[in-house]
Amino acid sequence: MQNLLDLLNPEQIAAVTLPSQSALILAGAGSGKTRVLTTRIAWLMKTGQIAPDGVLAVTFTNKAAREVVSRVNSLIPFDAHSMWIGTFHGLCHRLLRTHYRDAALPPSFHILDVPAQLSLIKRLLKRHGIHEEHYPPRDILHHINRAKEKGLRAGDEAGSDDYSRGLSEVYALYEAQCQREGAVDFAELLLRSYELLSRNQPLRTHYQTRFRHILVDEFQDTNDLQYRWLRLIAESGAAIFAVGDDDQSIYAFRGANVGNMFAFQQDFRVQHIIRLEQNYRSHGNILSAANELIAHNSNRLGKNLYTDAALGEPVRVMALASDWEEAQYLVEEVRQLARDGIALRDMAILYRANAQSRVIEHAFFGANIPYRVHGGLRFFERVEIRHAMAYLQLMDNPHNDSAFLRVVNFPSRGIGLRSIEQLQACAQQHDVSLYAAIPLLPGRPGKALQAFFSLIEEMRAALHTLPLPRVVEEVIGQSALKAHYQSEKGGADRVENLAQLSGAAALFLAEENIPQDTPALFVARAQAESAPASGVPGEGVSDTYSVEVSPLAAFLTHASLESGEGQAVEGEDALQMMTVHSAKGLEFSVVFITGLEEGLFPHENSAGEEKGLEEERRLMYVAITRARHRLYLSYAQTRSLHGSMRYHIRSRFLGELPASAMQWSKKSNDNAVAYQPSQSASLPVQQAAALPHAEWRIGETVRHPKFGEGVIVRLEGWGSNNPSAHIHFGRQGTKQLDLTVAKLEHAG
DNA sequence: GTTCCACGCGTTTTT
DNA sequence: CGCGTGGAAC
Repeated sequence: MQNLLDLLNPEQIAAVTLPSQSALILAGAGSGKTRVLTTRIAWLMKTGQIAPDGVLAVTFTNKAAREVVSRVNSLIPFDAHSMWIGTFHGLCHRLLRTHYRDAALPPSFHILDVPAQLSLIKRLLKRHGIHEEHYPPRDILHHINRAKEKGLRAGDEAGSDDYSRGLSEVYALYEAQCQREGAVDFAELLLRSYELLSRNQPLRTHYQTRFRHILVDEFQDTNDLQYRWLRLIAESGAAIFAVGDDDQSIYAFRGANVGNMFAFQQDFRVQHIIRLEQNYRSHGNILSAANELIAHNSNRLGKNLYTDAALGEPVRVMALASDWEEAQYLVEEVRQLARDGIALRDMAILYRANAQSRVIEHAFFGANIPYRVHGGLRFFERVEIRHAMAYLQLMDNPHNDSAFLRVVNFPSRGIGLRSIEQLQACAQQHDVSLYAAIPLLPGRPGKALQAFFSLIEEMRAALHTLPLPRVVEEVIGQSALKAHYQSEKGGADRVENLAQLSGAAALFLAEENIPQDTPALFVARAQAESAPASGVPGEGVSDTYSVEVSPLAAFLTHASLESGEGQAVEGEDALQMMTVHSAKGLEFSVVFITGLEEGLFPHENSAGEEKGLEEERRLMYVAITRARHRLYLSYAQTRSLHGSMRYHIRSRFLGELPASAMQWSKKSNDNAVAYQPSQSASLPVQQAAALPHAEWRIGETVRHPKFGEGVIVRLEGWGSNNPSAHIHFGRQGTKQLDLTVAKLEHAG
């Protein structure tokens, strides 16, 4: 027990060992927030206050959830499946799968992502003769999502004017269609499970009794519905351990409500507020820049970071003539840093908007410096993957109209608009899915349509015998997707991605501990009828998950809930480029914050009102606190944006930083003297040897002389720094192999 | 039924 | 400037 707390400071220990009451932990940037959260869970278990299945821990991203699982596991080994650790959406999904009947959902319900939502809305508008100019699909989508986040169903949310009545009508149509198709969108996952628990008393009591401790990460990012969901589960006296930082609230634009932190203190009569203010990440000058900036915000819960670290270097501010010169400047600095031995992956270039990355990428591409842009198109968002996934969705449930429409004529097989309109009319008339309507068509279905029907039928027949990765291969082959992209001019990448999809499926099976040769439609019923936990009220409630879910269905869910950022090519040592938003939660030795200009950062759309400006300032605060040792701030006088040239003055945020911590320079046009990149001798050097094993890919199948074939689940270490691979060898389990020693071959 | 060009639009984003 | 959508021509 003692050793659990050994590495913590007094405030952290106080937080970890709080009594079983609701508490608010105000955790500043770099103050060891995740460590406190995970140690709290381990401490609760170690002191016998709770069993693993009594813990509910909620995060916002899958990455954060995995981090919590693995860190708790390293503190105190437990059965990862017994504990409910996940994202709000993931946990709600689990709830709905387990109790789909009570939630009035079909067993095969599927998740609707944003593009699918939009296409559904467009279809409805067309069918009901509503013009998109009057009701833009994006606005409708926004309306529906916001309504659901407020807990409102169609009709409850109608305003008094014609327009909002119209919105409400479309909302009603949308709800009905989703119910018919068995489609559940992201907000619906939350709302549905909220309603399920609030209406079903035995179920509610069951979970309220089960979860005595609820831990919430990034509490400042919760929206109203998530907060109500938490309140409902904690209603009968569970303790909520809320960890958050109001100064890092940067998602108000998508419904996050920092006000929940204030509401939480009152609603739960919070007696313990603990501030974690010691920062373990940044040098002193960087930290005082952050502190002084954020002090310009009113409406804070109040917090001031301090550090034991030295002042370090001053924060460098650079003025440049144009965005192009800014990019050149970045290249020169990065080059120098790399020469001095700083690993590229330990440097990040941050910007406010994605559009800014173009010039910068161009410069680094020209300079031949490897870089990685985060937050671009993720694996499961690529068109070719979306098409393949639509076929897989039809394999699982051919009555999924959205999936059907996506691929019925892709690759083109001669099924045009006319045939589809006929089919839609027929389906509506008989009140069945498009797929089911094919045999019902008046006269006989066209040859092309009939062929498509047979294609789907045949492929579905194979599901009972073929394992998932093989099904994926069959689908992209037989649907002619692969052939289509092979014959397309720039299609090589797409073919490659399609090939990787079966690797992703294999990887998924490995991670879920499903044997690689399990048929895609095999349903594990072994645990389905297990008895409810003993002595728990809410009798007859079984909360065992994995009920009636096949590998295929599970994979589809995985793809919708997790967009696949992790699958990107890691491994190579590359400079990191991303928006400030996506940098949240990360840290780098060297950080460049670029485009510090009025109109860009703070952004012109937000600078108008105080609330918007304060969020921009928090965004800047997040950006600054990403840096460990060196921070660069830069701005340009001219910038080409949307094709035309714009003139900017420097950001007001630069004026809000402490002069004593800064070092200003400028590189003007009339200065012919070659610019001298800064010396970086004072920075801690981390060896940046090239990774000799970039040839290995996560998800790839490999062969090992002793263990046979396996799937790479994880790659670790760079260059000389113990590069290793975690490989899942079916029944022999997962092994961690040293890549410099292991004799591996590419397989499959 | 398919392909191609013109038009419009352009914070931030996870699930 | 560069993308995605949608209408119009092959």
